[in-house]
Amino acid sequence: MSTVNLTKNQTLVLDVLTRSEGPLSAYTILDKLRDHGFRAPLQVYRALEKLLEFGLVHRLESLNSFVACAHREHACCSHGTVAFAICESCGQVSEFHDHVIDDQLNSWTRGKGFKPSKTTIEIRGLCAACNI
Amino acid sequence: MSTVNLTKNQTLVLDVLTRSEGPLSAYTILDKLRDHGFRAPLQVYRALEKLLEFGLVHRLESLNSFVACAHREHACCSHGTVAFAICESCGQVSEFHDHVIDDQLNSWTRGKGFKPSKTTIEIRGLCAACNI
DNA sequence: TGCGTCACGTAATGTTATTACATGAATTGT
DNA sequence: ACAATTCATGTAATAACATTACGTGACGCA
Repeated sequence: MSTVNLTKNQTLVLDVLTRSEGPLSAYTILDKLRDHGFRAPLQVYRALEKLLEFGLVHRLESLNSFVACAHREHACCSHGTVAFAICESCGQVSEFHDHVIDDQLNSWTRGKGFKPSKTTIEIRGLCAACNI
Repeated sequence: MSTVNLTKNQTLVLDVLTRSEGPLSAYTILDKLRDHGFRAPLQVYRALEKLLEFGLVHRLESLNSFVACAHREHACCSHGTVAFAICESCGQVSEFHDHVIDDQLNSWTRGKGFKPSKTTIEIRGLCAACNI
């Protein structure tokens, strides 16, 4: 379990994401941090860039938005690809890992000589609660 | 094998994507079609929307861009999720299917009562040719 | 002290996507 | 034949997301 020293801006952005129910766009984060002195998108994007690097935050490509990592305590993020199920009705995001999928993707990339750097798996749909 | 009647604009957009080596952004498509009378982004987005619906085109979420479906002749697109390997050096995109991954995702969603509508799988990295 | 690095601030701009409103062509039911 | 509906289209404006360029001050270190 490595702990990183976050800067002031990184801490602020991570706090906002952690407190949030669902994913937030960079501009939404910006708005929430205006009272703390944030004035430009770049301040958010710079913090996000680092937080992504540290694995404390994930980017949801299909939503152009960001979530705090749900599995920090398990250090899950480091041993495989993270997948997301995103409810299009309530916005809730479930984060999970699947080693079979990891293996399968690895075997495809190995077979092709493809060297993966980042893998995105996102399922859009309706969560159990919304799918009544 | 169902064949769809495409409108003029849809045909133009699909042709541009089919002729292209790699994925194109909506605005790049727009530029390539100015000579054919395209003047606004909406003309492209509307055509893309339909082409996506017909399964003739895929959207790459991590790139905000679009590719013609590579497996039309196999009607692959209809029986499972499509995955993409995207080379960050040369831009080449490989499209593939994997039933084990499909099964694994289906079993996760079934277990959670999540009803999937669209699933995105994108691997960013370096293709064999670029990874020397 | 001089140098490199890094977090930060600000402004401007670039890129991607949508909303709102209007028109004409094709289809359908009567 | 006619009204009603649907659908593809065109145009303008704007919203939403992201980056480039430039400058400053703090810090570690040879």
